[in-house]
Amino acid sequence: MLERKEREEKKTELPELPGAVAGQVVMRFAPNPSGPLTFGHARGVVLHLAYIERYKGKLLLRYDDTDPDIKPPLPEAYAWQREDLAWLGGKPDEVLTASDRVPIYYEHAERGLQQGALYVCRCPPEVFRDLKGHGQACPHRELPAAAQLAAWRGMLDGTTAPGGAAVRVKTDLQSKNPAWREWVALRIVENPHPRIGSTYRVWPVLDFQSAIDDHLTGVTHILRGKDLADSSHKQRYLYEHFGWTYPQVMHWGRVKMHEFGKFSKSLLTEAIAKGEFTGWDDPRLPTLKAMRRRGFQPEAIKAFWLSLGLSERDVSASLQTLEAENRQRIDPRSDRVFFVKDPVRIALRGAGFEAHPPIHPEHPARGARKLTVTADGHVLVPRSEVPEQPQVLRLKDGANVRLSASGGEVLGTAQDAGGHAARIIEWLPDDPAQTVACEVLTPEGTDQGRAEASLLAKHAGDLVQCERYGYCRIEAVDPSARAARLVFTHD
RNA sequence: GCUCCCGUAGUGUAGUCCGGCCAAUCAUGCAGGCCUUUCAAGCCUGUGACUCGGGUUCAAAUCCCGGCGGGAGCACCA
Repeated sequence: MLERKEREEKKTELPELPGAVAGQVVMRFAPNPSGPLTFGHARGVVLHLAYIERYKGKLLLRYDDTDPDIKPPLPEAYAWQREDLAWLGGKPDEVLTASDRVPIYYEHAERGLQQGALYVCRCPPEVFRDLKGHGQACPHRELPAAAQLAAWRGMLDGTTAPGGAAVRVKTDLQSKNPAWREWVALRIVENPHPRIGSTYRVWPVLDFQSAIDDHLTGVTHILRGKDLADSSHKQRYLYEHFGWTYPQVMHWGRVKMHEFGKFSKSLLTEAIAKGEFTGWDDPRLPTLKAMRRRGFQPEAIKAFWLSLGLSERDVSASLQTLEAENRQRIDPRSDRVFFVKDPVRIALRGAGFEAHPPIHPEHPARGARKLTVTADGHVLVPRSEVPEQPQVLRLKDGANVRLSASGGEVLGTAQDAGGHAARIIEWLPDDPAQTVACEVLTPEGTDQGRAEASLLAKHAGDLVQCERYGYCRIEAVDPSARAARLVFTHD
């Protein structure tokens, strides 16, 4: 009873890390630098940061870039990923790059071959697969150390062709899960590594490299996706061979965002190269670069992932939840502004009027904007709001008008007309002095229109709410051209 | 097919380890109301769930067995 009470008092979103001792936790965030970090990566980052903070632990950033062939790293991505990590508040205590540590992996490979933990397998893949399926050893498995080391040298010096040999880890051939049996530790890859070129022709696979680095850097807890769950089982064999203790591991389940389609890194790289996207920060992409550009706040992303917690359950989440978190955080600092998308010019008969919309309805002290329409003047309204038959509408904060595509008539200022009788629409005076050209990049395309001249006082990076349209981040303002470019955040 | 993991409202999530305080938490969504010269904000109300079947027990979301459903892995990828 008492125990339960204590637990409730210190209740947090995330489960405790098993065996974690404050001040002695070491974790690593280990992406493959094949592109910038994505929203999905952010889950790992956020969870690591939360635990590091809770246990006053140490965080390593480790680039697991040991595949120059199928998932080659992108040289620029190393810096991008650091920036993305920093944006989320991550300050790694140490940064490691696997491709700089190849000699270390070689040493361990040799030690393993020497002690009979590893062996050089020269079976063709199909043959080996068959043997493995039947739980049988390959002919090279029990060869003496001298033969193993000779074969290993053949891999290193170019005698053996790519695919001709691979170093395998001795596991339990009878292991009930075939996936864990006799896995490959190092193989020959002749493609030059995008970062360090052709220095090496033998590369460790992730499970080998990562296992060794985790041990050498004293990692105590590993957090990773469920897709890597088998890695833990495989790597344990290696740890046993070397007499090491395996870190604690926790996994998170698969996440599918309703709104995001299938984005694989390799497909994206290709699509960007072909110009289907403007770049890695194209607002349509689920990269942190793109989200940052759109005005998503790191705190919102953290809150989102923290709310999903660390669970192995597979979930299908909605971006709406993230947007709600973000809205809460950006609304107070988003000054209001009128943006008329796809404007139609309408002549108004009748008296002129002035509007004084507040800069922020919840913060009257910030003041108001001012829009003026002269008698028998013209206004711009969004094409989509223009009724076919004349209809009474309220130009927000301005005046009630009876309006259709052919023209309108001022019925009186909005101040005169109380209640909710008329539908409210956004608008602008048709006056170059009071407006600017404005384009908004959205995930669906680019919206063209005009916006209030008050935008000219803003700067790149500022957030605004285009009333009745949505929140946007200002990307560029050009006072001399009287133009602005925004990126749509969300509504 | 084999192996492993996971099933609480529309979507997430707390509770499950240590059965009773759970006719089940919170958020989001949706609906309604209030406020309001935007609403996407704020305030209020409502909505809606323990995958199924057995078993153990005085008592099961919680423990056991089985079914069903979902996911992942089974690469000389990460």
